[in-house]
Amino acid sequence: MLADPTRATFCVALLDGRAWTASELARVAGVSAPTATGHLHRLVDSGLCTERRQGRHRYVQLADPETAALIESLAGHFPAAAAPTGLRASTASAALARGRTCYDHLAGRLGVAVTDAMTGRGLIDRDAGFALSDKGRDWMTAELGVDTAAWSTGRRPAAKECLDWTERRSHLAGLAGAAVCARFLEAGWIRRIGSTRAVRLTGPGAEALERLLDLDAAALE
Amino acid sequence: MLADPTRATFCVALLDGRAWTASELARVAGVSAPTATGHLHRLVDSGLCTERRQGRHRYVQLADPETAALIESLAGHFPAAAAPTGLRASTASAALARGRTCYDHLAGRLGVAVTDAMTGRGLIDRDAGFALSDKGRDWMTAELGVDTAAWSTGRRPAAKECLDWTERRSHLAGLAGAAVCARFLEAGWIRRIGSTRAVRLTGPGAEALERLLDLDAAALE
DNA sequence: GCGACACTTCGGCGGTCGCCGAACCGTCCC
DNA sequence: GGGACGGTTCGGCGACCGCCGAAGTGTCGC
Repeated sequence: MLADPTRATFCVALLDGRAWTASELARVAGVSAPTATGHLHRLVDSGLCTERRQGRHRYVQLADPETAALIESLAGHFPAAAAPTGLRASTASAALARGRTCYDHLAGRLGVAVTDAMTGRGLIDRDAGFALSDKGRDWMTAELGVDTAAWSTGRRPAAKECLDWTERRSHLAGLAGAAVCARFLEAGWIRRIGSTRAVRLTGPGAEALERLLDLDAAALE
Repeated sequence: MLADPTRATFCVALLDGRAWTASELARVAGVSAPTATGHLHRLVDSGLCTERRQGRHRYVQLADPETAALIESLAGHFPAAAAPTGLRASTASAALARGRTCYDHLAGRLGVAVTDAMTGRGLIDRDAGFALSDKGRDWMTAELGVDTAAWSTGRRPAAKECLDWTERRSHLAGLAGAAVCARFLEAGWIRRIGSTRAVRLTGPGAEALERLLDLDAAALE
């Protein structure tokens, strides 16, 4: 199911967590519309994706964060699939390596750096697994204004480990990861590059990282 | 790569963590020896498996626990692949559902029950992720005689979440999961059924579960 | 040395599946 | 209404790939 190059391309594109139309996906994968239609049917039937009809458009997105995590971990195991060729592609992939969204949280050098800084300050506890500490929970509330009390419901974990396929190291996922990413976007600390999943750190964003996590943004290049 | 039915069968068989010979794998997958050879070459080349030549035998096993976790989570996302047909197959799958090893730790109803019991007693902290608590670390040392101090080295986490594809819930993996499974096998609390990955709880094992975790073995059927 | 055995390589067969062009159906906008 | 456009269905082409049989290589045991 995910072995087909076209479907794999679709899934990687969908990793940004947004809903794509059928023709957008057809274009990035370089296939015709009929081909894309067939693949999307299979992805939806298999439960990997959900669709939403709206007018003459068909919006498709990944079914849930678990599916996104599965695809990221697959990408981590098969780095060959992500090897780009040509100048245009390699600058795009460099941007992705610097910072990007992974479904609904931060990844790339940026995501790993934030995770490391949070670990260093005792916000994430890695000694015996991968958990948000009490201190981390307080930090989320105080510094980011996140209502962590609402997290008790539902079965999605507060903190989750996600293997970064460019850095080959772990970054923060789960509710906390999603909250950090949402807050960063909302505050204008990061901004999407074009309509891709690559993100760029803004000036205020660099200041915020320095202030909140004592993180030197220059080290992120 | 993992989409091929034959290779998928190989991988599921290899999930027990042991090394299999080429002909054993060919037999369980129902293919000829030449076919198996070709598939094994590709699995080894892709880094999913490692091989060890020994005399005229070729022993193959999964490369590492991360790979095993990846395959288990794939199995969790595509339950159709595990649907058995026929009496023989369905009794075998019932045994697997009761209890089995998942690479090097416990899975199935047994694995989930142990994990739940450990969570209930505060040995595993699930509030903010999935981590072994200090209390859990002490318990491993006192009750199982595990030297948790040696865990600080290496990058494999002490506790890790692993999605159980029969129970559709999480069970304990990572160093702690491996230690529990090893200790249970060593003490004769569980025993392998034939040469499969299914395990059976023994009489002393039921007593131990009752004593250590206040877990009623009868509830596991 | 000589069989038995585990595994490998080669060649060729066959089915599956991804792909597209052409034609069709619905929605949007003028 | 009519054109433009997104999406869909159908049919057929072509390539890829998994599969096996036959023959070959190395190892083990008598």
